[in-house]
Amino acid sequence: MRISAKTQDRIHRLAAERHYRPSSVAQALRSQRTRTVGVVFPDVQETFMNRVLKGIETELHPADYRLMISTSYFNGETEAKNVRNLLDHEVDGLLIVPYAPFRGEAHVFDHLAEIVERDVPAVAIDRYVPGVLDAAVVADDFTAARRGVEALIAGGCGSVGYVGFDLEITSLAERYRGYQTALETAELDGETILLTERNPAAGDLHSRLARLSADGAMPDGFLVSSNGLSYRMWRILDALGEKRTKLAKFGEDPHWAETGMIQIRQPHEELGQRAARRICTMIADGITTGEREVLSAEWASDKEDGI
Amino acid sequence: MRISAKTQDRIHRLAAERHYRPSSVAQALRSQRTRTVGVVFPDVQETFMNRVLKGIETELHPADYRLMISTSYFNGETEAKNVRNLLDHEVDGLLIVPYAPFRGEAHVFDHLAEIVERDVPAVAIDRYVPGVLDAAVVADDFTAARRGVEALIAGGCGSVGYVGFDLEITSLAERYRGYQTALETAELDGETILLTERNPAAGDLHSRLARLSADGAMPDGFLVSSNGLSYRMWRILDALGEKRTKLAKFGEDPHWAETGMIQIRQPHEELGQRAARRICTMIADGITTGEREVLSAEWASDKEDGI
DNA sequence: GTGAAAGCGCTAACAT
DNA sequence: ATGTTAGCGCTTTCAC
Repeated sequence: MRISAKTQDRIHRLAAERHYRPSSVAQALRSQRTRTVGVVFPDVQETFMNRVLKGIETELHPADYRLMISTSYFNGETEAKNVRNLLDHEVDGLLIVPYAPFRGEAHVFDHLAEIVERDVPAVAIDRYVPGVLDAAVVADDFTAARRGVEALIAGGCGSVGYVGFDLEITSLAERYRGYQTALETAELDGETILLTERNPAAGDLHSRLARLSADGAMPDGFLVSSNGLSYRMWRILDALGEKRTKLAKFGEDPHWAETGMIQIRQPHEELGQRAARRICTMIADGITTGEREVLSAEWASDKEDGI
Repeated sequence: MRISAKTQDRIHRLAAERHYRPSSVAQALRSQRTRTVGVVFPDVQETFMNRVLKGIETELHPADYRLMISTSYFNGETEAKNVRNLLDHEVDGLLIVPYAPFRGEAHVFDHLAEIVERDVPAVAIDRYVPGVLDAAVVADDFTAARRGVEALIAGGCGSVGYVGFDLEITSLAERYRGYQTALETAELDGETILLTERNPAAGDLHSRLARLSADGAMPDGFLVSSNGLSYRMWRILDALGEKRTKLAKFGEDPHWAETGMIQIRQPHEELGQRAARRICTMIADGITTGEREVLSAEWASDKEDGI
């Protein structure tokens, strides 16, 4: 540095006076780096996504990355459009909670393949797409589900059912596997209810439960694979007069509406943070592929009251 | 067009083959337009913000604008940082739900002034900052509050209290004004409880209500200025054994946890849409200032059961 | 150690 | 009607 302190000062003052700001667009063009990370969620509204987002923000803002968020609203085409849009915006990296189709539903992930093709670093969150998006940060859904079922059993359940959406999604598969393992280990009977639609009105949850109730075959407890679904279960069981059926669910009640279900908490915020950290190093190192990273979940054993 | 169809076709095919994509960064540098709109929220988690966001998305995506979202988490400094960050990213326009300080709290909005200074089109949503950010799309909080109180009175309340945060925010001021007007018109007594902290644990809501209860001075009903607060009220009244006190609140219960409060619905999604539409025309016309636009709110008169 | 120049990918204005 | 060029604001390289 041979520029006199005086000159430096003068320049700085002038810059400040005229409100000089380096143009990030020009920087981006020159450096081929936009310092922008794209984020794709199925829905920002779900508390789960919210926490993930918070984790991402806390990690990425200090690292001077901007976020470009878009929502697919559980629609494959919208997700594809959003991803392409983000890629066209030349984001440096992509964080994505991939949309999950129902089992057997037509589903393309050309847009995910395109991410890889275009050599854009990407990290999947909460679930992964085998062979396409393996770099991922996920929760230990297997163990969490297993512990949830164990808690139900410890609470006195002699039979435990499973209720979930029939989605082609790795995290749900793991949960179901955890459920089955717990059941086999305890040598108990089960009852699996898989919903083939997201629509709360349609679907046969109510009729299936009604039949179980009528037949006197209602399990003592259920593991419910997602939070929203747990409230449907809760209401239906209440309506059927099955007040003794216990529920364990993935997700948490708001403090002002405790249902008494066993709650399996997952490290949502940490999921976001870890994914964000990964994407940073991937961008820095020019790496576009990576391993799966599994974070362990918590399960609340202090609230085993059933519904 | 004198280019032969054959040539056009060849060029297009070649472009597709080599995966040619026009660089939006270069386009931005050249055209001085990033086709990006910045969005600043206090918190994405609140259903209110979520709906607004959805409205913004449905309007802005088809118009080929990208969104750059950031969250201030009810922190003035974070908001300022986010806004500056967005401005530095050369967003074409800014949509902002301004952070609201508690009355008397030190508060700067240099960053909002800076938006105006830098001639960036901006629209405030749900509330406005008089003299600084007047271009805004807000709900008719005055009438909504008034109707809410009227519904309580129609439900048999001979006295109606008001509970809200003591925030310096135009929408809350309007709600309080609506409450007062309804009260004066009906020539009824009231009781105002203004909370000076966001923290649920602290604050004197519980003690104030307990005193009213002990003195036998509990109003027959309350207008609660925000959704989160309504659940605190609900729980406290329940704990105090004040089961007959009716509540009207801004916000909605989730379908699986109906509390029976009178719910004042606001046109959140439309708020977002209108603001998005405004920002589009402002960008197109190079306009950076505008009027306030007031959308009327709905109030649910079909659920007047009290708590 | 400092200053000049080239060029990132595009588009608008300009010659042909 | 088509082809060429300058330049958006920055950074990196290369002379000095």
